[in-house]
Amino acid sequence: MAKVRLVDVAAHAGVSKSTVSQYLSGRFDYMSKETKERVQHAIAELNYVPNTIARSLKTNITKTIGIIARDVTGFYTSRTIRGVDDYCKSSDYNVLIYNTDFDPNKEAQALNNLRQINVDGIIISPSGTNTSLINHFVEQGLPIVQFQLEHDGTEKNIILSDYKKAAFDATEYLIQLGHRRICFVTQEFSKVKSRKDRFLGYCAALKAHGLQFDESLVQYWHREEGFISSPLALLDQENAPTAYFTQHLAITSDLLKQLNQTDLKIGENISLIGFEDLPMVEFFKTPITVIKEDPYNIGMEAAKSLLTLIQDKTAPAKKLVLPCTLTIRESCHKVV
Amino acid sequence: MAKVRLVDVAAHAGVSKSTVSQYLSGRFDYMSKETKERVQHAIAELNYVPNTIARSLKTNITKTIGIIARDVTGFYTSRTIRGVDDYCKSSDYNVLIYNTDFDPNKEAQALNNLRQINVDGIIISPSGTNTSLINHFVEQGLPIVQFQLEHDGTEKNIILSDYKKAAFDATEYLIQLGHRRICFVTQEFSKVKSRKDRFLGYCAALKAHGLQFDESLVQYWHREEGFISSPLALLDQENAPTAYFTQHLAITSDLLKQLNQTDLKIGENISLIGFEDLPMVEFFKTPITVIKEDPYNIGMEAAKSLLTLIQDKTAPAKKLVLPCTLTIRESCHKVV
DNA sequence: TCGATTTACTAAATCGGTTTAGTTGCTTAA
DNA sequence: TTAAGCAACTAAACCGATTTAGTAAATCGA
Repeated sequence: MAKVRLVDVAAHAGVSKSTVSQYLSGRFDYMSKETKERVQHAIAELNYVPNTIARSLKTNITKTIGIIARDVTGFYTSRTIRGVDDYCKSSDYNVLIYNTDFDPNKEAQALNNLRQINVDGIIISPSGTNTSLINHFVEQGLPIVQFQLEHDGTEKNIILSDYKKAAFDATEYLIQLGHRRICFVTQEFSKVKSRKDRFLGYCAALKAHGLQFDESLVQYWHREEGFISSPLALLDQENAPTAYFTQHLAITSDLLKQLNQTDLKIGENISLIGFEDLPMVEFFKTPITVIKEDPYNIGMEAAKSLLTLIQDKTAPAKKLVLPCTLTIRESCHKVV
Repeated sequence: MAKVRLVDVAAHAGVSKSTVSQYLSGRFDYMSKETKERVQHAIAELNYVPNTIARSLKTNITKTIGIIARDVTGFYTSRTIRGVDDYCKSSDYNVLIYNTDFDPNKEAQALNNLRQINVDGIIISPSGTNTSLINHFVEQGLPIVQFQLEHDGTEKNIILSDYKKAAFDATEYLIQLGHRRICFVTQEFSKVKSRKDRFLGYCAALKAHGLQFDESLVQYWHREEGFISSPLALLDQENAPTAYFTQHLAITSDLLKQLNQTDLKIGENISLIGFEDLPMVEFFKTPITVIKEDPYNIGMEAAKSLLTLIQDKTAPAKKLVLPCTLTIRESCHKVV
């Protein structure tokens, strides 16, 4: 049983290819009711399914977008992807995934591949290393929207959480519990606006409550190397911190492991507050208080922005900043 | 700057389209070294990128596969997808994702869409409701490999874990700890071989250790409705179970919630062993002992099978059963 | 030395649609 | 009466590759 093509439908209905094509794209402007029905029947009888590839060749539209992110396996990433996918499927778009593991080479590869196969647009959580490649594609007319990580650069389509406000809220929450020495545990952030914003929020909250910023309370963590120096070492010093504010799920998790090896009791004699929600946190020894983003919604909005951009490539760049919520659980204690 | 096409390369190199095409597909059989270099240069100078769509139209190969699974967001599914994706990317295939949420309609929709856009193959965790559609596609020559859930039916390409053995091991482990009354908490399994196998493993272990099977110790859970009757109710009866063996992460999680509302201490006066690993389990109040599958590897193997099948459509159906591992943590106590 | 191969290439058909520029036969308005 | 207008189509070019069949020149074997 050979595949049924458009010509077959045309022949069966006794009309030309053009007419069938018009029918398929819903252009009934100058089509008699009778012809319309004949085509309709022919399609049904022959069980005709249009060949998407042939269509794409001519129209240069693939109805496919790509999403480039760290790792599907992650709590945040998987939810973003789900949001993107749900929105896309509802608009008849397909989504291709690319995992980068934060590797700039994989990221560049992903970008190039996606362009080569002519996706209609790309959603990306950018590492910051391929900015010029991204800009290049954008200039060439390939719609791209970014999310999660903002890097210094020109105006662009991007969906973010309100990191500054969130960090402010978390810090203020701790201060109101009586904490005066709050350790800010972060990745190197000088070039990443999204991380810097968190730091600024932290500083702003300190200032708003008349607290002095202390450089030594900023501790660094690195994706491959872990903590540059153990944040727990601070506890042995004078003026030890009473709370840790971790800026990333991986950091929270790493610090939790370390804390679990001490006699400290989280939520009793040491506080911990994290960025990003944790899976299964309800079953934790101590459920962790966190700043929750809404990755699903971020995905949804990213997809929405992208599809809008695809429809109208001249639309102005749009930056969307979504609120976070402070979800209080049991990991922060009162200090007197 | 208009897009560079194959003809442009041909003109620039002073050869025919055919020659450039040959060059691209690495068929140098009858090509002079000089011509080869000229084409090479032309491609480099013009920065030529082949149009994948045009190629697909002619070859009917898209270098794209689809994966249909419950929900990217899930622990198991996301890891399987990652495995599939890693393998596919290493062979230059793209992967499209479809979430079904176990909805047979979404599943059918996904299958039809993927076929319409001419993917080279499909990997699916089947609900069991669209068996005939799947078989229909397979008969038409579309390679499909399944995973995770086996349903009764004909021989097919499928990757599974050794559920029977795994359930046997878990049950035996409990028996060796002194448990005699083990509650088996499961979804309805009469039509799902993968679930039935677990039950058979449970029964086999009981028998091997001379224990009587007790119908009342089989408790049911339903994806939408939760527990049909609370498994905890058994504890008030005579001959109460001393351990629960849950057959699914969602069941484990639901039961954990219930147990957390009682005075029972898991791992001290009640035991719990689950199927599927849990994220962040190391931070649990009581880390749960589980049967671990290897979803990443299952994805890898599924992709491997699929690509093999794509290469040679006449290859015989292959069923692969991978071992599970019993990962002992702290949720099972000794009974005396 | 001459027909048969082999080498190195190319012309043209093809994949299955979309789209532009017509064509044809009727109505209308002046 | 006739040019203009319109409804209802269609012919043919086009999208950008792959692939088959074929050609011309060089090489080979006897």
